[in-house]
Amino acid sequence: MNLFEDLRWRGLVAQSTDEAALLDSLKKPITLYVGFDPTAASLHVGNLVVLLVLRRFQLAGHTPIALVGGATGLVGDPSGRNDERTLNSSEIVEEWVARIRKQVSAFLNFEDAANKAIVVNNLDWTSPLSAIEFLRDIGKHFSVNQMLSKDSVSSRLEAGGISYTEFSYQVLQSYDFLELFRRHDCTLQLGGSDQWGNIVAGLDLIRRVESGSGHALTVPLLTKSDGTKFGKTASGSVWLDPEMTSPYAFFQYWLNTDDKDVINFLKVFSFKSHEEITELENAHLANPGLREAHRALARELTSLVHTEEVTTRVEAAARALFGQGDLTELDEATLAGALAELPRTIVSKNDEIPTWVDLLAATGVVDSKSAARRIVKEGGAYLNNQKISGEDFAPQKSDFLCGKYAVLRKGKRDLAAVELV
RNA sequence: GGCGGGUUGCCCGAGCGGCCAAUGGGAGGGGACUGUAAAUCCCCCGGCUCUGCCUUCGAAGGUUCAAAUCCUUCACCCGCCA
Repeated sequence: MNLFEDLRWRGLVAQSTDEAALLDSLKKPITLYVGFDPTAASLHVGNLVVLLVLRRFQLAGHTPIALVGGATGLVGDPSGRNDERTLNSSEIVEEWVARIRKQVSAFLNFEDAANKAIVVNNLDWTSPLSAIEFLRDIGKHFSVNQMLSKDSVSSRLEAGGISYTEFSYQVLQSYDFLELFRRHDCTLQLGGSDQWGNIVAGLDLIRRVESGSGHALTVPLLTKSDGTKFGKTASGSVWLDPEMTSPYAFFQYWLNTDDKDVINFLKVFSFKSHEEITELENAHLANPGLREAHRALARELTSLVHTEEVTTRVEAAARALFGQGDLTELDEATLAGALAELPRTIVSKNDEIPTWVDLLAATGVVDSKSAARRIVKEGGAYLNNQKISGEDFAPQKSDFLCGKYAVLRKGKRDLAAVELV
């Protein structure tokens, strides 16, 4: 099975330019690119979809370029939004570029001489350009009529307007494609399905300026069976940066995947073979309670993003904490290791131990003391896996395991650690 | 530029002087059932020093014993006319 068939099987093809021609061009190694705009300090699991497709192309022998949008990130992509973005300062964008550049690099191979990955920043060719050059050399090739007809623009015109800044975004992205075509003979741009318009605009520019041709391939927006957004939890996005989403939380996110989505997610994110995925599917159907497919998904993704060593650690932590409630029987080393993966609050031995409600609020498992009281009253608060439903409960030193650790839990799986120091 | 309509809690959306922390839905949270899943059922869902108090209904002032509700100004949005 070739690369394209594999992508099809995984449900990773939304739209492409002339498929026959694209397939034909893929017979030889090509150079392709994906752009990531620095809209935050880290990429999130949603970005992973396209990033991993780029990786699949590299594994198939093609040369991947990851473009970090130091320039486009300063302008703001209107695609898929119904309101204007707030501009970030150039210092912030610059910092984000550095972080994302590093992050992206971890997923690509820079060793193999044949199709070594390349990382670029579009600020490199955009910033030397003067406004006049930009307007004369690039702007001249764009028809405002066509620009207005793009989904990203027309929907915004209806929904309250668009600034000239964001309106120009497609021109910048088109110019990126042209530059990469010139510099690296890059003939394919990959992107989320919302990028179709921007990518095709780039192809047009290449045709006009260089009489060249290239291709566009978009990846569908990943949806969940329950209709909620993929990659979001109640507390926000699931980030790749371990400082922003702990590896433990990252692992848990995948482990808690809806049964109805798990096989689909394996196809999208996993590099397992079709056979292995089919096997997992059968195992899952035979005994969903074991969650073998979930575990495989969580393990592979956590390993990919945070290394195998970390995965082993967080999985061990989860096993200890979600055990049969006999936390008291864990030895100190195991307990300490497990708690290290959780958000923790330090309480000084010399201070009085906060009350139950205060402790819950202090760890952040609940948003406020009112919420803490509420959750206690509802019977959703646990100390060391024991339900504690008395609002005035005052934890004692003796409640701390091994004399120093307390495991707080809200509901079924929201955990936090308190350490007595 | 003129006239009219709007701006309510995370989102949608009622309320149009006191009975309003504000109906209803969604999202979210807890419990039961389970498998750290889904569906279902029950409950909760501004904050706090919690039988009470404080801060919320675009912003700032004002009228009133009392305002999300009335008045004034400002900001933004949406219609119609020019």
